[in-house]
Amino acid sequence: MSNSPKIRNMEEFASVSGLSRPTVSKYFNDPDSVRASTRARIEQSLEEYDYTPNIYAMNQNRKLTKNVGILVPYLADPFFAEIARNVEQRCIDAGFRPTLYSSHGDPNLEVEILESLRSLKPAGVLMAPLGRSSIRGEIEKFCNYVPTVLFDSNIPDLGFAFVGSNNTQFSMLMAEYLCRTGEPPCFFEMQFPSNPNANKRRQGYLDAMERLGHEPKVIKIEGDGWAFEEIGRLGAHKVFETGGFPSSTVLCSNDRLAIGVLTACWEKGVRVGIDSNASIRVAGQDDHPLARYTCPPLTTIAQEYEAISSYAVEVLAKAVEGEKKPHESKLFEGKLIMRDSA
Amino acid sequence: MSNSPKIRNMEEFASVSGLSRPTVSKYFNDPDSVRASTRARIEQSLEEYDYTPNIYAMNQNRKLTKNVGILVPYLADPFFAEIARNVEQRCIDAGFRPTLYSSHGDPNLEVEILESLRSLKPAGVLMAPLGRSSIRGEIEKFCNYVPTVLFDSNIPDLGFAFVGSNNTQFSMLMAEYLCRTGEPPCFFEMQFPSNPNANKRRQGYLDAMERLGHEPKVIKIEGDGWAFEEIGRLGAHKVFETGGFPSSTVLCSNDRLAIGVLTACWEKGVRVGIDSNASIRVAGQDDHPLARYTCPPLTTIAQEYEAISSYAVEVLAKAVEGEKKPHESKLFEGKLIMRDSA
DNA sequence: ATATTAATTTTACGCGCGTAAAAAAATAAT
DNA sequence: ATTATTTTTTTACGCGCGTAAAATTAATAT
Repeated sequence: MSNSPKIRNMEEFASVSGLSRPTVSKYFNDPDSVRASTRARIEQSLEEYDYTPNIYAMNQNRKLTKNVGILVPYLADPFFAEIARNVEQRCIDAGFRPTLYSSHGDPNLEVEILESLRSLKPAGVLMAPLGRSSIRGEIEKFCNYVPTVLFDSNIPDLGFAFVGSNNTQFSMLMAEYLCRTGEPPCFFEMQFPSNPNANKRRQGYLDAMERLGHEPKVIKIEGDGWAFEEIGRLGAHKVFETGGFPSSTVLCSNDRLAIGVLTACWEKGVRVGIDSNASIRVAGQDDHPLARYTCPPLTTIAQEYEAISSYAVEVLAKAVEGEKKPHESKLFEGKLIMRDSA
Repeated sequence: MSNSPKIRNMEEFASVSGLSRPTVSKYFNDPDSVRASTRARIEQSLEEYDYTPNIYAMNQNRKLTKNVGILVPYLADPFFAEIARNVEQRCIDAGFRPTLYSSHGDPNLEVEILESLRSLKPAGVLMAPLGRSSIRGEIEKFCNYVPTVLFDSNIPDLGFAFVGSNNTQFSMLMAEYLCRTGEPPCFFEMQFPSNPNANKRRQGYLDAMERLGHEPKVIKIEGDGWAFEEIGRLGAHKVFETGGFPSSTVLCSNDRLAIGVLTACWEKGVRVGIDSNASIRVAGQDDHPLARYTCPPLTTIAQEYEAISSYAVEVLAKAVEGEKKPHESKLFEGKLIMRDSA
């Protein structure tokens, strides 16, 4: 960082530090692998001279790089952006070098990214798969080469482990709350949800309703892709046109659908909320970053962002170190966030 | 892609293709640099055998890599996620290898990312700086080493070029529309906006008001950071507590602030919109992906996402090729999106 | 002080490719 | 057919580092 002559390579840097290159090399691979006094000397030189090892030369012969790929299905969804940020930070803290990718909702792109990822020789990959549309065979092939931890959305038995939310519990928790505080909810979801979590959520709803002795009512709406708000909005309009919701309480499969439902309600002049002059209650699931700011603010189930990302990275680190163990599925419970929409 | 024996390196691949390694190397650097018949032969082999050049070995000795860094200030903001997606795709189309980074609103992280980016020897960088809090000196230093195109938010005279929106025009357009259709607006913004575009927008408002002969009223609210919705919400509440808005029309500096204002209005029981029983109109700027789904849907100014990203990448390609020209500032006009909030 | 152990240096090789220069071959122009 | 031109091959070197083995030195234990 100074005005000293520029260091060209590790040889030179080792020389000005009064050490040999292999020792310096060892330091850069793992600072703790050299004697404390040596380490101090290197780090002092590092302050004095401006040198960074050439990462291309480093990774060329390394058995294992420190690269980690983070792949999410749709980065323009603030939920994934937020969890990606979390995961990214923890990777850095764990000494990895994360790179962020998004499949943009396209299964082919998902596979393409994995392929280009392979050429980066990553130590591991954290992947939230697209879900239903994911090309399982290709992902499986990838998992055979690179330690991969799935998160958010599970593909059964794939990868080293899965870390996500207990989506069944999400819906059960919310359904119970809604039953306790008003009319039992109907369940609002996409007919062919792109994400397998949706199935768990439906099941949680069905279980809760049965246990509480209410008749479950599931509304399945059309729509494809990741424009959930629009799908929810159009779906709700269709429901309004065909007799309305079967209950004055609507539990949506996720927050983004719920946001669309709120918009439809507004457009239809239907008041949403828990106060006296509202005629319908709407709840979501995920605690989307903007759920707090809808009108009315959306009652929802909060994911344990931090616990999930921290555990996912923890497990990945183990996978990278070559630990062998049976496929693990770790699920975190959600928390009820009560707001004014339900 | 077949069951042929695995190719270990370019030497082997050249051999099975019946060519010499330097020729194959040339192909990978630029497929058009070899004879058409040779190219066909290589591409046929590529289908037959499974070979990808080792990118670390490639980039080690290359004067210029094909890597491009894309840096945005805050990826959890869907606006930036969306524009990043656009830019990313166009980089790929242009033959680059983009990598996405987010400063997460932290000026120090912004600089750190640039530093770690340098070790990737990128051909170029597309950067939307944090704005006011950006550490100009460090960014300037970076721009001296790597061809950098700024977008969205300008830092005067920095980098090869700037590509963004004509923010003055944004506010002028909206102010004119609002004046034409109802009470002249007041302007709602953060006291110390993190983004210099905010200043342009204020100026556009002031200009428009002056030209139309109305007295401008600017409301500056407290708040720091990137949680614009919350800042807008709290700011609006404060306004309500201290006598209310000076006009029944509120032009917000951006959509996320506007979303917060809408929430505050809801919480206060103030009806927003253009219909008869609404008492206040609220408008934003940016056409945030969720602006369509607020209640009421937000009237706003749409950025030319695609034009901006396509032009930015175009200019970057020129910069990479070493074209020299004076610092250019290209601004795109916004389009008025009329919805129900104003 | 001696033996033991751990850390470091020396020496040496290889990774997979870029790239430059000269020679050879293929193509195009005359 | 001859010449000029372009493309390809040959040959050869180097990039910056990882890494392995043996020799040396330093730290720790006895």
